[in-house]
Amino acid sequence: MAELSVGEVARRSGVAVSALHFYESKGLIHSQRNAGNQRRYRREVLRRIALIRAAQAMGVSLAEIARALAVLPNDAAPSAADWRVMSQQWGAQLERRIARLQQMRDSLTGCIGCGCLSMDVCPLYNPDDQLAHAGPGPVILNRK
Amino acid sequence: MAELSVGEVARRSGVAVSALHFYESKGLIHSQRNAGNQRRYRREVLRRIALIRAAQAMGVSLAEIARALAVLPNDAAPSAADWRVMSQQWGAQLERRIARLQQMRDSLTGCIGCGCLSMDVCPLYNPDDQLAHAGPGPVILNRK
DNA sequence: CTAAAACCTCAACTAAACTTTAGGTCAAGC
DNA sequence: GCTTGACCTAAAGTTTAGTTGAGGTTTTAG
Repeated sequence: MAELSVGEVARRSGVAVSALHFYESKGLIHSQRNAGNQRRYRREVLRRIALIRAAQAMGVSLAEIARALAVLPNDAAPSAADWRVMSQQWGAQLERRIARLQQMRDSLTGCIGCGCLSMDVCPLYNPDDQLAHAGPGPVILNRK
Repeated sequence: MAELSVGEVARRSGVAVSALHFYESKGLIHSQRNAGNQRRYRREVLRRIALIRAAQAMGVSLAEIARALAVLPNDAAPSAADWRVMSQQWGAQLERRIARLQQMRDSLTGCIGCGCLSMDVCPLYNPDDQLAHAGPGPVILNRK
């Protein structure tokens, strides 16, 4: 069969049928309908779904993914150039997230080392109370 | 003043009053009441809040934080030993999260390098469709 | 031809972590 | 003494990423 039913796409992509409906409602994927009003997907949709899941796993929200995919023709698999743009942008985000967590981990290990006997100076343990006035300083906490 | 009002705690901790109410409702922090039924906090609550935000920033859910804090006396600042236990546990979680993201980043950079001209073999780009049957294989996608 | 499996839509529900609103009380400044 | 700002509670709303359920249609297998 040239076109895939929703159940088939679900099976092959590992994404629930309800999630596929949901993605469609958000404009992330598209489908045609057959005579009986059932969804029929082009094979390319699997790539698109793969990309969606990959981006999600990197921490990109569906809204952002939708924005990025909006420029592509319906369900066309992104070209190498498209993908390069997306992956570079999202990769940079990824890097920042990783860096933030690593910073966090470093402070944390320092904290385990110090045994937190000196809670007044521990960077992980001291948010704004003593440090708010101290300029940049320990930057770890209370940041969205 | 020996005790802090909710507004004061909000100002010093950078956490909204509504969030403090919310944390209290979840048992994460505690307060006494004054004659007029207003919350009065001990200074230690600031430490507790700092810890909550630190843990959250590490990706720990409030429910988990609540579980960890439940063993401590109300609003006592955690002892060094308590903190050691928590930070070790959460640190391990952090490590795993970082590792997962790094793996992701590595696949992604590989993908940028390859220009995704060969989408059939790209590990980031290929989820279950061609690879589901292939045992462990590229493990990157579709994992909670 | 019929029964089961798959599909359809729409609305409501879930979870986390809060915020907002409404209606009312309390405290502080002038 | 009164107004304004801070505070109270309880309920409802918000966002993200879906899932679940009800009621009905279509497709497929025997």
